[in-house]
Amino acid sequence: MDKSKVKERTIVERLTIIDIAKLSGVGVTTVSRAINNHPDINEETKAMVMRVIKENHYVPNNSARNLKRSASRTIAILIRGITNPFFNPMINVFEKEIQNKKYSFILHRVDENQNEVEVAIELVKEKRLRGIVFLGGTFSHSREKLKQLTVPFVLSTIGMTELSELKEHSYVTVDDYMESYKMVDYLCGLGHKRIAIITDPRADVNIGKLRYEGYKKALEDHGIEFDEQLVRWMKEDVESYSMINGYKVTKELLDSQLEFTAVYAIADSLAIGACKAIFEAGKRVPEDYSVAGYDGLDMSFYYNPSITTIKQPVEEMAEETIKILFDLIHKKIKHEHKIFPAELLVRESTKSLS
Amino acid sequence: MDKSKVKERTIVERLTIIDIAKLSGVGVTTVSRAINNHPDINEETKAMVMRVIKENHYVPNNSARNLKRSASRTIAILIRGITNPFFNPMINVFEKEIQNKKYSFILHRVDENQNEVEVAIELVKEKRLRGIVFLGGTFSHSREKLKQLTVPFVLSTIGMTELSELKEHSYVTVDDYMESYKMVDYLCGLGHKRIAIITDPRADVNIGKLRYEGYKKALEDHGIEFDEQLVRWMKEDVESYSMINGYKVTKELLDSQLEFTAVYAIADSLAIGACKAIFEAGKRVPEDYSVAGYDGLDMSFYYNPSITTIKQPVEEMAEETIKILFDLIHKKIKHEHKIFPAELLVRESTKSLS
DNA sequence: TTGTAGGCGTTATCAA
DNA sequence: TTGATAACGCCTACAA
Repeated sequence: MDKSKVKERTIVERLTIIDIAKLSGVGVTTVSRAINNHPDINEETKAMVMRVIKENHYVPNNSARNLKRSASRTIAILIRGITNPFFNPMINVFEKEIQNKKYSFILHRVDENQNEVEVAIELVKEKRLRGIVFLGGTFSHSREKLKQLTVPFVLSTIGMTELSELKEHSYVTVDDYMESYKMVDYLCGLGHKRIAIITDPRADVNIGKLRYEGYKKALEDHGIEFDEQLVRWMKEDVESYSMINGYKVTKELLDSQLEFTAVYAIADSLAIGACKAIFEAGKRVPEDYSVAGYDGLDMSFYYNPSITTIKQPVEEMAEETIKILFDLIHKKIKHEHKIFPAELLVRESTKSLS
Repeated sequence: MDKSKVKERTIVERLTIIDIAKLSGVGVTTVSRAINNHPDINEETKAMVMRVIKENHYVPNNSARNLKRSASRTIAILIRGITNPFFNPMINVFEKEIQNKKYSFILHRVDENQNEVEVAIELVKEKRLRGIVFLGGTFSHSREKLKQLTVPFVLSTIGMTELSELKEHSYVTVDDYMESYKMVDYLCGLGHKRIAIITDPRADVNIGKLRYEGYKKALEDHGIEFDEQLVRWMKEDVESYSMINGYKVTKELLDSQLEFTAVYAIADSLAIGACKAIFEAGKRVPEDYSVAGYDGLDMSFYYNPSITTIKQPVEEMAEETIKILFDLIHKKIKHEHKIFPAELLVRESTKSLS
């Protein structure tokens, strides 16, 4: 037995299962059994091995494990824009639900210049994933790639424009077009005729586009003339969907001296920024301007005035996402589409003009 | 050449480097060279191999790569409570700074019942990390384990109580005791004598404890008697540091009919919840109650009224964290401690009693 | 109940 | 410039 070898490796902190086997005078299989709670191992041997492991601070190498394993019990949640508070309650639900199934999960950030599907494919190989949830994001150029994904996945809270293209996949979302229509319809019903919108300039980001289309349709149905000048695009050089973006855009809108009585922001964060700009101009919400948001973030409730918004049932959507994913994993279904109704929450930030 | 074997594997999407080698009629080494941009490979061969890779949608297995590689160029950021908005601006800085150094980074969530240091040790082995940033968190029971970490790391925005124990490690933080003192001192200066505090009940969470101690000291220095009844603990059955927690606690405080003129919440999110509770009780901020927060979240600026708070210089702290980390990696330093000054931002939510 | 040996998919060494 | 082959650290038939 090459004890000196063991000693040396201990020092550089690169213990392997072989070292532990030698140190405890058993074979590697036995060590492996101890680590992985295999049934056919003597309890005493196991205890002894575990003690040696503890004493020497041995930590198994996950890369080696993943390489060898054919399938793990882990799910990946891919999120682009992981700092978006909209996802926070969903993440909590995912955690709970996935633990319930005795699976573990990893939260994986996808940054702006990555393709979420490519990231997913890589992750599947690396971690032997059993399932994937794509949170948010756009799939405009990924349909081809989606086919290469060999594990079940669910697209959660994605834009509906893609849906026709994604028939053969599973998704959970709301009807952004209709819900947005609902909000603008409500504002029109309050007597507002000059309704500014703050929306997303990126044409490929379908959620923004859908909400924008809903706005236009509602105006049309109320016989209100569409005014291009009242369409305000988020600034591309500022973080999108941020409060500061809504703030800056609204400041410009106010400075423009354009006449309007309401601002509809396609996200609560933007709406809050809009309120701030209005306050700074010495005006009030809703007395001088009504402000409406979208998403139903916690913040929209706590804000003063509380923000009229479209509340997406995020918790239920997250639960359904996991339910579908596991149904896919267990081959109970081929795919499933779920479109949740959202709720118009009328709060303090909007008022009737009459 | 076992072409049928290759074909079969293609179908099940489990191509390996060997398959690609066979498909392109070269050796695995050559394929590896192509993938990893090695210099000593014929450009044409490389192009050809890459084409085969593209055509067959081959994706290298990261577990195998990590297993074989001795060191990568990646940094891990470990965050407990990844949904905490306080970290958001820091994450953006980390991303930028790490990319500048031509490193990549992974954001790793640590959940409540995990030990961040154990997670780190595992990750180092799995990913051959070059460095680690611990964001937030508590290190009360991990000092022993910290010694087993074989790569450089920086503790960022941690509580100072641990600092004496962490002399031999690097950290970046603010002096929570002093900054908290500053805020309460300011409130006292405004004439407030009955100042309620909303703080953290978990004694081991040192940040809460430090801010609480600063509160007590400031009262004492102003000759104000400490009143246990004005100390309000976050509810343990509600998400900590959440708006709803501040809301519920403040509601109870108001219901208690205790007399007080100011609420100092040890986090902005709690302060916002407190404001909401006050509004719902038909009272105003700051006319009826002054409210102060801590952290300097974006939200504290956008809220109405804007919240008086202690602003931590999060961006600079994040930059410094990375700077120190790379200095450690390049062995320029042994360790470094940096305590940043925070700033008392006097805004609309607090008023003088005189 | 325990141990030996082969293979998971790469990269690195060395020789050609 | 290329290719065969030995690790990397673990798990798991299969044998004992």
